[in-house]
Amino acid sequence: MSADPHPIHPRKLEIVHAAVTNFLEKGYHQTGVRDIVGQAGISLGNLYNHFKGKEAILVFIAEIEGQELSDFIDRLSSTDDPRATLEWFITDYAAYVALPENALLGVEILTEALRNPAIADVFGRNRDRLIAALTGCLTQGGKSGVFASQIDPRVVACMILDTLEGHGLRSLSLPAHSNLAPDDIGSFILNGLKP
Amino acid sequence: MSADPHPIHPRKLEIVHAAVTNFLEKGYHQTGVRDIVGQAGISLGNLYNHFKGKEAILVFIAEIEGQELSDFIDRLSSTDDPRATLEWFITDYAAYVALPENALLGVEILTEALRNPAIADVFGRNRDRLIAALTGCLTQGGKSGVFASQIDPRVVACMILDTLEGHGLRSLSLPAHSNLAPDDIGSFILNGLKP
DNA sequence: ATGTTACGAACGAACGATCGTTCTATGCCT
DNA sequence: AGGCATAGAACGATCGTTCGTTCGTAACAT
Repeated sequence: MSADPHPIHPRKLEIVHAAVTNFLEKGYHQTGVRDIVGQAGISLGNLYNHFKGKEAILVFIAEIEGQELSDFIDRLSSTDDPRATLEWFITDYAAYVALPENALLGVEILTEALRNPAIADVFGRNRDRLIAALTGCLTQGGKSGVFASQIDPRVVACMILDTLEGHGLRSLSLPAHSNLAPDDIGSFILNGLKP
Repeated sequence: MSADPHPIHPRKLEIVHAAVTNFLEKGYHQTGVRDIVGQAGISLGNLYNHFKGKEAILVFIAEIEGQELSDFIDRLSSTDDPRATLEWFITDYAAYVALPENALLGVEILTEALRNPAIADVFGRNRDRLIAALTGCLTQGGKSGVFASQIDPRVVACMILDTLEGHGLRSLSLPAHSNLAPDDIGSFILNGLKP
């Protein structure tokens, strides 16, 4: 994964950047390809030299988002202190999904994934990886008695993600309330996991 | 609120029903007014005799959704047993938001509210009412010592809604996992609220 | 009863704008 | 010459909305 046989054309990244900017501002379906090429400073036809079509741009973005999850997944997977790792994850992942850019892009990809198989494929794969990693951390903590083990770890993992991502989503509508609960979320969840 | 001075024209409801059907299937922006009038079995021009435009239809739907929340809000507001009321709310509201139609329509309205002031207005008002009612129930339970009172009730209320609504949203992508946790959610939250 | 006026409901053609995509021509580098 | 990257005109389709018109019926005057 280190030596990429097909280095990405710089123009392709410019297109992606312009697309992201527009998707954040107007949403995916409200953004026209002319908006993207205008922002990227390239011609209409040239876009199709780098992407098969509009949808392919969003797929590409979703794949990049998946790569960003790898940092979280890696640290969740290799831990010898589940409790500390979980605390770290809740804090950092909550901050990650509360960034407006991430929250907006995330919901944009999620809603598109509901009806677009190509997007659903990438989106589902990324989410499964994260759930699996978090479930592993919880299982490990359950076995060693750090967490309550009466509830299915996978269900707990889903609920934790729901809470964190839901908070990020809500902070978009009510920005004033996003700062109020930096680690209240963490203490609430950890309290619920007490043995 | 009982005697409506302007009874709703039956045709208007047919349009709304057709619109909902299409919005659920394709999404708001992917649905054309021709799709709606086609499904409703009326002409293109006639739609504009009942609605100012496409956006007005979604606003109308959002208002209906708000009315459906009133049942929850009423029961949350008038309770003498916060613990039992909260249990009921978690169970029933989780079931409500997990219905695909509600979850899909909800996310459709939410995402539109992010950029459309008219929708954001209705959506925000509804959400505020629900948060306020749930916060009231939690506050009442905190004062009487039923719930832990070290965390701001409003923050807890937001987190509960995030979790429940997030679960409903996730069940759209992973329908298999929606049945697994009928009251795991409740026990998880209630455990987190133990004094 | 009969003619007339008024009005909302319904229709579908038409409008201008924009959509995503394709096509052809041009410049540039090797 | 050959092969890309680029540009922008052009295409057919669809978008939300507006338009002038017709139809049916209720209200009123005679």
